[in-house]
Amino acid sequence: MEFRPPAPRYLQVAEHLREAILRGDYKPGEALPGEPQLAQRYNLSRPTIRQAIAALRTEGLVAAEHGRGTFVRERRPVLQVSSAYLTQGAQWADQHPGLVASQVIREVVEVPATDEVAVALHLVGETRVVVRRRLMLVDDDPVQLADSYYPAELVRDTPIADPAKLPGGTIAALKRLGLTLDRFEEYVATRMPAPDEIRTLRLAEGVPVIVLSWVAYAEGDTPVEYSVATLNGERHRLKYEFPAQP
Amino acid sequence: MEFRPPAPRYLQVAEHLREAILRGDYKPGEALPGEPQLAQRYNLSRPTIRQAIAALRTEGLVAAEHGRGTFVRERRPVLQVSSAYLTQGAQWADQHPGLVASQVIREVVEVPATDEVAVALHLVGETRVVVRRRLMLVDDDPVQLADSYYPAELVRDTPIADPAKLPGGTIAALKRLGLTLDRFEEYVATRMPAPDEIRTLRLAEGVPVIVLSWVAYAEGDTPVEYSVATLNGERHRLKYEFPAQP
DNA sequence: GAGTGGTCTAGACCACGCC
DNA sequence: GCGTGGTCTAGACCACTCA
Repeated sequence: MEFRPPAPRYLQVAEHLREAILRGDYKPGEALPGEPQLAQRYNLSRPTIRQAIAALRTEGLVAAEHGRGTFVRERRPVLQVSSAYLTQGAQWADQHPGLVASQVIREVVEVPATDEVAVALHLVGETRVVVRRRLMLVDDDPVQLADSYYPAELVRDTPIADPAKLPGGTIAALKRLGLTLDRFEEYVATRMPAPDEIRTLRLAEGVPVIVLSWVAYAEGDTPVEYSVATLNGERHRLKYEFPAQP
Repeated sequence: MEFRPPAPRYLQVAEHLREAILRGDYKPGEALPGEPQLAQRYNLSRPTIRQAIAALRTEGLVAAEHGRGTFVRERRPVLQVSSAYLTQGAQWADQHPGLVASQVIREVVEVPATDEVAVALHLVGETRVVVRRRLMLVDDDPVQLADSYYPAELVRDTPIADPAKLPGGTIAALKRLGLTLDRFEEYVATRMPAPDEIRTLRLAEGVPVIVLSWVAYAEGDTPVEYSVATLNGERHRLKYEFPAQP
C-alpha cells in the first residue's frame, strides 16, 4: 500500500493559489491579495505565506513588485529568430511587424582571448581578439546580450574594431573586409541566468536563458567570428529549416 | 551621482559562497558546511543562511539532500545533438563513444489531436492522430522525453502505430511507408520544467529544459510527423551547420 | 501616512540519512 | 542517537509605492 504524507502547508497554499490563477480568478496583470491578508485567510504566519508565493515566483507564474503587490505575470509576445539572419542577412524585423528593434553598443575593446574563444577561433600564438559587446532591445525592452569576437590581427583598424554601429550587421561588415564566408556552425544550450544577466535582461524569476553561439568560417575553414548571444528564454523561439536530402 | 544601497546580507553570503565554489574551495560532489555552522560563521540566523542557500539552489550551483547535506553539483557530460540525425539518420551514438543509448516506449495510442498538433499537421476534419511517447536514456539516465504525432489515416495499421521499437528511428519508418520526405522545420525553446518532468527526467533544482519540436514535410508540403522532445537542459547542446550561401 | 513586499531574528519541532 | 535539511511561528523593522 502506497503511503503519501500530506504535503507541507506552504505547498498546499501554492497549489490553491495556482489553481485560482489558472482558473482565471486572478487574471494576468491583477494583484494577489496582500501577504497579511493571505496569512489571515489560510490561518498561517506571513513567512509561510511568503514561502508559498516564492514557489509560484520560481515557476514564473507571478512576480512581486516591492511596495505595490504581487501580480499574475503577463505573457509578452514571443520573438522568432531564424537562422536565415546569418546566411541571408534577413532582417529580424521582417517577421515582426509593429515591433521596433534597436541595439546599444556596450563596449568594443581588444583583449586577450579566453580559452573558450581561442579554441573557437583556432588561435595559437597571437591570441588577442577584438570583442564587440552589444545589448539588443525590442520596443525598448532588453531581450538579448550578444558578444562577438574577432581575431585582432584581422580586424584591427577596421570598422569592426570601432565602437559604432555596423550597418547591416557584423556579417555584412566581414564581407566588406573582403572575406568570403563559407559556412556557419551554431550551438544552442540553456541555463539559468547569472545575477547580472537577470538585471540587464530584466528577467523575471524562474526564467532561463538560451545561449546561442556560432562560428563563422571563411574559405579555407578559417574561423573569423565567434559570437555568444544570451537570450531571454521566455521571449525567444529559434527556427531552423533544412531539406531532407542534404 | 549613482547611489548603490548595500546588498542584503543573504545575498552577500550567497555571493561569498558562490565565489568559494567557483574558486574550488568546495569541489563538485562535496558538501557545504551545515546550516547551523554557516549561521555561526557569518553571525546570522539560520533562516537567513537558508535564504542564501536557496539562491544558490535556484542557480543550480548546489543541491540540498534532506538528512545528508548541501552538495556542490556535479556536471555530467554534455550530449551533443546534431540536426544531421534528422536528415541523414546519423546515429547519435557515433558522436558519443562509450555512452550507451536506449529508449523506453511509454505509450503508442490513437487520440484526438490537440489544437497545437492539429495546426502543426495541417489537420482539418479528420483530426485523429497516433502518438508515440518515448523516454530516451543514456547509460540508464533518463535524458529526454519525445512525443511524435502522425495523422491517424496515414499510419493506422502500420508499424508506426505498433508499440514496438522502430529500427532506424521514426524517420526511417516513414520512408518505409513509401513517403518521400522533403524538408524539416525545427523549433527550439526553453522553459522551467513541470513537476512531472522534474520527476521523470530526474532534474535537479534550477535546471531548465530545452523544448525541441519539428515538423517533417513530405513532397507537396504535406506534414507527416510532428514531434516534441523535452530535453534535460543541463546535459544537451544542439548543433546546427549550414552553408553561408544557401 | 497607509499599505505593500523585503529582510531578519530566535527560537521550535519534524523527517531523513547514517552509524 | 545525532547531525542534516525541511517546516513553521510571532513577531520586528525597513524600503518602496501611491494617494
